[in-house]
Amino acid sequence: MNKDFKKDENFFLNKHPLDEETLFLVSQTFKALSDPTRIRILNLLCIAEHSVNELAEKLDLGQSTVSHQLRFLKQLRLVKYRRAGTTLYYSKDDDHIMNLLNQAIEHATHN
Amino acid sequence: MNKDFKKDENFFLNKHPLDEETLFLVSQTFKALSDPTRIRILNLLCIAEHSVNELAEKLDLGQSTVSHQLRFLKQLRLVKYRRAGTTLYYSKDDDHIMNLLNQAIEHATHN
DNA sequence: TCAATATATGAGCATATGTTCATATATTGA
DNA sequence: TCAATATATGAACATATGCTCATATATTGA
Repeated sequence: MNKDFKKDENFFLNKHPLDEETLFLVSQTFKALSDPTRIRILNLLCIAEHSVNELAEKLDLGQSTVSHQLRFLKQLRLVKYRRAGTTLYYSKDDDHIMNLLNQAIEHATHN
Repeated sequence: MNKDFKKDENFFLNKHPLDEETLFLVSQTFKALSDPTRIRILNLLCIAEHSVNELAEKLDLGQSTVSHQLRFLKQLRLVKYRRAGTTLYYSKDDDHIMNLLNQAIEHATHN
């Protein structure tokens, strides 16, 4: 299996046309990655876990804004959290999607 | 370089924090992939070039709807077209992003 | 040149989205 | 138990989005 084939491996494996459920999940996943605020949050969580306030401060966003977006990301299982007292530390929970994000960032910076 | 490092290669290469321009381009690119209609269009263009009417018929969409979405995808250089008479044949124009889409589809079908 | 065909475009509309504000909830230490 | 701290939540708002309709534009063959 040469490199070019490997690169398009998923194309050959994927179904055509896409069923409703897959379509919805894929669109939701990309929707999560389509907002600058969420991208910035995920980009930080890519480095290390952060509390809600840490994210809000580092990104200069309201606490409520961050919390709302984290709920969105959590519901898609892109992030998770652990509790330490009253503080919730959020971290990434889907390496594959994080990898997609990083690929897109890399692609964007070189085009 | 082992496989695990290779997988997160982009993470280490990408800048933190992201600059405004990169952020915008990445979000726009994912926005393109975040709508079911556009995903279905790209999924067909992944197989072969199609005219606007062919896409509209295959996907049971209005001609105007398809045309509007193709303009969106064209402006991001995700698709291109060639003219043959009055017919415009659209095809994919960014293999990297197409690959991201196929990865996400593959990911969605196995989770 | 003109009708036929294919596509593009702009306005209008309903719905979705992201932020903010105010407030609710939860945990901890005193 | 209570105040302090951290986070979650819901409503309201402005803006963005996607589709439809009507119409404009472009190309071709007669």
